Amino acid sequence: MALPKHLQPRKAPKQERSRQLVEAIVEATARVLVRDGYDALSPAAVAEVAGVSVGSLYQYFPHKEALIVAVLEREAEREGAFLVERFAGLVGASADDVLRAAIAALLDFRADHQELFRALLAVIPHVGRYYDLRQRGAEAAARVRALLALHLSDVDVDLDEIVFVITNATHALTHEGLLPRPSTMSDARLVNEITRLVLAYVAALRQSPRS
Amino acid sequence: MALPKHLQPRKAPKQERSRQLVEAIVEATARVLVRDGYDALSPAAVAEVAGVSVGSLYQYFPHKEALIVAVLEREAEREGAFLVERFAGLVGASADDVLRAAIAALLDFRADHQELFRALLAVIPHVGRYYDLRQRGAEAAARVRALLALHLSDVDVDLDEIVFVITNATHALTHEGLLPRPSTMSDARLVNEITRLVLAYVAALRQSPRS
Amino acid sequence: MALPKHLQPRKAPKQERSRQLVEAIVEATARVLVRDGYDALSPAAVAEVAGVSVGSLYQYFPHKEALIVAVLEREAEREGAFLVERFAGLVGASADDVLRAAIAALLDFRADHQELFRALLAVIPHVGRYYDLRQRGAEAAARVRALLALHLSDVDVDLDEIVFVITNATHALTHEGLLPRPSTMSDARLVNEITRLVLAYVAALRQSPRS
Amino acid sequence: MALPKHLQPRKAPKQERSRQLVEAIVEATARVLVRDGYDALSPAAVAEVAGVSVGSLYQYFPHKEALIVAVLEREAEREGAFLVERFAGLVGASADDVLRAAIAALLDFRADHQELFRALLAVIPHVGRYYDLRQRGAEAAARVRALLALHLSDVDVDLDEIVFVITNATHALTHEGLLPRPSTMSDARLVNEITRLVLAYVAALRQSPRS
DNA sequence: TATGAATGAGGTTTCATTCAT
DNA sequence: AATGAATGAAACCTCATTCAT
Repeated sequence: MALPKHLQPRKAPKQERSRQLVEAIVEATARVLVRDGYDALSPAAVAEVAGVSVGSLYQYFPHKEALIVAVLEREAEREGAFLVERFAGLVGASADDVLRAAIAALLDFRADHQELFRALLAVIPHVGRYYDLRQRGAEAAARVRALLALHLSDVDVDLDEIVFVITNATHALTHEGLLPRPSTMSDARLVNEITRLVLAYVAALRQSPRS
Repeated sequence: MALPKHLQPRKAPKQERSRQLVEAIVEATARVLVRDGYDALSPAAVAEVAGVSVGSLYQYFPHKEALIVAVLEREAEREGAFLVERFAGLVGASADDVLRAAIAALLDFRADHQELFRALLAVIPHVGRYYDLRQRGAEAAARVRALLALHLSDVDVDLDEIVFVITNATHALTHEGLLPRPSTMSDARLVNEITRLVLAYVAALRQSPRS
Repeated sequence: MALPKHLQPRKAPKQERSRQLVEAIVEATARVLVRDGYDALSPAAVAEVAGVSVGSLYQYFPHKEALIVAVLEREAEREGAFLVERFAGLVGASADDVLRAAIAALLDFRADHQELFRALLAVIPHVGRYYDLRQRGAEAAARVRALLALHLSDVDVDLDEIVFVITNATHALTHEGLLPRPSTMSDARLVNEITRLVLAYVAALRQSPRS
Repeated sequence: MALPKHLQPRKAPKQERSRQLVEAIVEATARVLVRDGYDALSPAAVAEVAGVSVGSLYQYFPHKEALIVAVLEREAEREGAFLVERFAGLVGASADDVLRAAIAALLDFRADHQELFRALLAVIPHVGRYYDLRQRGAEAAARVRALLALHLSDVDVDLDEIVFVITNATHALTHEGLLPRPSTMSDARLVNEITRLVLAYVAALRQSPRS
């Protein structure tokens, strides 16, 4: 899963000191991204927030985009770790419970990372050359697919298509793409609704699978 | 010192001329956006494609962002007009048919405007200050809400919440936000699946409305 | 004799105003070159001295080197014009007189342009990619060769070699490459000595041409 | 002949190890100069080629220019040593032979050091502040003057002026300043021609010394 | 002492916007 | 009104030099 060459930090941060430096820069990038947005994000601004010199920044990140990719990667890792931890206790639970838990977990993570999450979504078009979101999506989809396979083995459907429907719908509802959440809808209710949506869809598939 | 009437400058043509100018600029902006992307879009490039001088451009658009807002607006209008036309023949149709028709219409419109649509999605974060996407979303939501009201008056639910779920899910599935459409899924099937998703959800609401 | 594309002013200065602008920039470049030397010559510095904005400068000169090439070219033109004027009255003069006049003219020109001349010599290695000094040298040599041909047609020698010797020697003595002129040596004497050197050499060639 | 204080190596390399270090750095500088030219010469590049850390380099050379000055100095020393050796056997030779030998020696040395010699000529303007080329020229001139004094004691001329003429002319012809050597002119011929030039000039001086 | 990470001034260049013609 | 030349703030990035380890 190595990055393309031009994206790798120019040097690997070998010493503890450098590791902290890189960490500080990534953190600063995230902050600036949230605070000012992509257009206003400049290496200089990041360096200043990180309390580091531009030169140091350039020693590890060859350009703006590399900074952002680093944040994207860190965020993906964190999300992954978070979800893994949340799923730890679910072995043997029912399909409904797993689904509900998964959606709740996603929402919880995003609640904590809301602003950065928004900023990163907006930023993705700009780093298309350097970061393959499709790739990441495909990985996530593969995991969803594996889960579904356990519970829909009896239905005559194309799993990929179901994954497509469920994943996109869920994603949109957890990050509130177009329309903001009505104020009456609490997190708990949102989990309910998304679960209801997905379960209803799956149930419908069982009833008349050939579309 | 009034001139004889036949010598006075004619005002009507002047306005007509300006209208064409503006139209040419908006069109050029759209083209450049698709061709070069937002970052490379410069007033100069737009002016050149429009066959107009920068000065003229600035006479009608106070800044870069205004160009893009104009494109967004034109696109929204066109989408609206397109949908209205499509709905013209549907008076009295069943709920299912209306829904199916709406989704098909959305897909058709987006198929014709794919590239620009993509470009515009990427551009939205940059014009946040000038273009209130939320506002547009709210307008669309209002229309969906009106439609739903006709068919769900018997159910004890918060319409806004349903609109939120349905609109976001549908939007995500028609523009393929995170995960690209599997190659096996034709437009027709996609319409089917989205319809199925929404209908199943609504049916589920009827069965156990209290979430 | 067109310049390679990347050296040409980005736009030809079509209007009087622009012509003055370009002229001012070239003049400023010369001044800065003399004042600060090549390393310290920056587009910003030139623009300031020219009383012009960096942007304007870049509209006509794509980079540092283009500035310098422009100065080199202007200087070459001026030297050419100066020499042509000086030679105007010499039709029919003796070989000695022509030689003496040529050397005197060179010295006179260089006396007036001493500092810039020095600065330009130092700068040449840096614009090698953009300005072919050899080419210029070859042109000068061709002219010298034509002159010599008139007066040495009787001697069995390779003209190119003589041109090489005379031109390089004269050049070195007029611009005082390695060793500065002794204070006792006036311009008049220098003309004498160079003439003596060249004439003696030519005379020696006549006596024993086979080298 | 001590260098100005700011140019002296910060420490005299007292130990053998340091001496080798300094030597390695100077050698590396020469190599990089030839390979990349002055503009691309960076302390870092030199240090790498020398197999040494930047820090160590700065321990002996206070700045970039000092590196180059060191190379210039080493080259001057080598040229001196080379010439001295060549002259060893010439005691008692005729003036003509000495002259011819001197010119041949110069050419031989430069042939072996061609690339570095070119690079150094181009570099001189940049180290003007730190390296007094005039000074070096004066030293060389003094030696030439001493030689001439032996053979022109009978002529009523200003020796300095003759030295000026001969030295500059010879220098230009051995390093081919303006005009490149015609391909037909071999080293042997070049020696001949320069000798001829100088001898003819001296002879002419004898005939009509008052210029 | 040797190392090479860190610094940051300063260079080059672009491009949104203004304004003289 | 139309033009496009002029402006200049601000971006990116390098590299000579220092200094903590």
